Amino acid sequence: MSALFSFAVSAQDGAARTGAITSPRGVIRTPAFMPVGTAATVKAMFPEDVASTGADIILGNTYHLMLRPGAERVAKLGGLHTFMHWDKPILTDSGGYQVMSLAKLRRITEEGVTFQSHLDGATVSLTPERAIEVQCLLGSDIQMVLDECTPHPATRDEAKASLDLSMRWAERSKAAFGKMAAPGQALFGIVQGSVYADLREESARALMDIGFPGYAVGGLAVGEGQEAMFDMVEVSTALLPQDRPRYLMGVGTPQDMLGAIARGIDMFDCVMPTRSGRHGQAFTWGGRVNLRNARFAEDPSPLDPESACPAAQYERAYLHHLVKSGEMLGSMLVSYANVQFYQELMAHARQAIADKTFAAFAEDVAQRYAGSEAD
RNA sequence: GGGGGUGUAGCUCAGUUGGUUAGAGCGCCGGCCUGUCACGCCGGAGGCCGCGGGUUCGAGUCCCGUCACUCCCG
Repeated sequence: MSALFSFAVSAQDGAARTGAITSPRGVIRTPAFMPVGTAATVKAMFPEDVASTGADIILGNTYHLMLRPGAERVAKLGGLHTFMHWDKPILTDSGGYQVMSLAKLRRITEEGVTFQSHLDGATVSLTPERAIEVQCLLGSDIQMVLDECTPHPATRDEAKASLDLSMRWAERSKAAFGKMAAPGQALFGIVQGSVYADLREESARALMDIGFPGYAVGGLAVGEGQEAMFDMVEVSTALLPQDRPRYLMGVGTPQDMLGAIARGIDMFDCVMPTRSGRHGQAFTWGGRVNLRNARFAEDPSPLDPESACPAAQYERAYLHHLVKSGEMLGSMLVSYANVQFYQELMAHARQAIADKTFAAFAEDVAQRYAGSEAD
């Protein structure tokens, strides 16, 4: 790790750790939740509101931004941070998730992936080298190697072949990064291996041989179930170096994240708070609240009195009305409240780890989220 | 007063030459959403087919009457 990019653990409680990643654009407190801003926007939120929730870093997406507005154009306009009015760190996904989610629109070879653009059908090529080039053009602080997010279910043979390809791409990604990256930027490797513990270990070792300043665990929360996911996280973090941040990609629910933190994960990203927010489902300190439900039609109580978020102080009846009416403000307010809840959850987790009370905290949240929903 | 049109789900409407348990969109009720093809997806409830007669093996479909709404002419 360069001096400009570093990670330090300040306290540990069991396998759970809290600490900070230091990068030129700012400090990232861990465990960290990174709101997803795929298309240069955390959907339905003002950048300043995203910052006010306590988010230290957000995500962007190589594939989507490469297609529109185009990496070269973003670079010409000053880079992604300037473009989207976010001056703190940005992590960019490589497009590896789209290899899975847009499976019908792509062809995969040793060289890379060829997508048929979901926007206009144009043929676009994404190789490990191009993925790094795009991320450098965007000015991403933490970049991800191009990988294949292995779909679930996968046979052992399929998982093995997929993993091998991802490891070869990881090596090429690092080589390209070495030529193009700016000082202080970092590149993370991604552990694959589906639900096979030995493949996860093999993948982690392969990545450690290549050497990265941070390691992600990918290809999870794709249908394998929480128990299998936790098992895979555990075998991965057991091997990954203690002094490097570990990032569980695409996860998750509050319970998923706390369970992963307990197994040594430091970073998360997930569309859940924003997507569910747009669809009227709120995450609160009292549990999940589906604001579309009729029982909130005349409920004058605030969405979440325990939250410090301005949006969480709005009456449930009003939010119910906005959501049912399809009003944009409904999406905006619930997304805001959700992202804030996720940040508060991380803040509490960090404190609990420092206090060595993490297990009790996780149990408390689990109970709040145990039933179906909050009253 | 005369002539025409329309009455089918909460709303707006489809319903072939009469033929299985009458459909759609929206609305309503509920569920889902995990490195965002996503202000999305899935499911459910809900109809004396205006009313009364008739023809027919069988009527939302045909006939008669009647009521309501609506248009045109006096």
